[in-house]
Amino acid sequence: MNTNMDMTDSELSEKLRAVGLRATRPRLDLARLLFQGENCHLTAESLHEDVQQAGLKMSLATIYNSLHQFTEAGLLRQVVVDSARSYFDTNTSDHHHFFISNENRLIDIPAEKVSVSDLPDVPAGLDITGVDVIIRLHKA
Amino acid sequence: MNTNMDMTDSELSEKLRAVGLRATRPRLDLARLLFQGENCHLTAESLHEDVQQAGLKMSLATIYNSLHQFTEAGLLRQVVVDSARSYFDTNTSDHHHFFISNENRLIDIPAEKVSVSDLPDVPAGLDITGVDVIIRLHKA
DNA sequence: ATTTGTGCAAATCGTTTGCATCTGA
DNA sequence: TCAGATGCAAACGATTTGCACAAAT
Repeated sequence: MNTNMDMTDSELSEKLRAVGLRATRPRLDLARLLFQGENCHLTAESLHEDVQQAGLKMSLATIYNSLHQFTEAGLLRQVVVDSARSYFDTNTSDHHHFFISNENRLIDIPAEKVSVSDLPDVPAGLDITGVDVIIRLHKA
Repeated sequence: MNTNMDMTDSELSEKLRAVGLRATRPRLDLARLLFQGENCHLTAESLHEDVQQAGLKMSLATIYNSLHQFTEAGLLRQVVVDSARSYFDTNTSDHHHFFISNENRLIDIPAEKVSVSDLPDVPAGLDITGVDVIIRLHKA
């Protein structure tokens, strides 16, 4: 599977359809920004800026809706680190995060670098849906 | 130091003054609810309800302000698990959390129960301000 | 007396929704 | 064709702020 700069529009369309999303113009525009190249951590606002810098127009509402659709479809992962704003991560594999609180910046930590051992018993009738490790950093 | 049901008002006042906060009536009312007895995890809303159930009146604004003052003073700890709402924890010691997402409920995990090993190098010029481990649970 | 805190209501900010209009399959 | 998507603007909920009043040292 392709993952980077070299994805063509039809490959992106395919990626969307593969998860049950119609390959509409706005969704393709977003997919191009999200799944090509750099953009790893983003907020609705930052993505909106990227859209504008790409010379495109899209309402914030559509961006919010699309981010959630992508997330539900498994193309993005939501990262809860800041009560002020929602972050999304194009890396959906198992991993953790540094969060630099005075820069609002996230950095990935590979899953293997952190071992969580001896989890206490999970109360009966409950399933684990995820384990998040957030290492909060502060720039001196 | 006292920690529970048996704290008198003057001990609570002392606790507030010890961290540089004037022992005002509203702050004492909150301290009584927070630092006596059960209340471990709370939101501004839930605390507001507790205030009312205690037969008191206090504006939400004052509750928000007080929660932040208490947090900055080190009497509370903020727990970021849900983008919809801020949680606070009266347990300020080092520990982690289960979060039951479809019940909006937190459960403490003692720090020793989780070992985070081999942290990757922290980028130069950055300090660790905290390590949060959140185990997300879902009631079947 | 002076500083600090409170309460209210209005403002703010991120996010969601209703609805009329478009558009992809 | 026509279910599904979009865009706008209005609604929303949590949180914050401005300001006149009240209380603490």
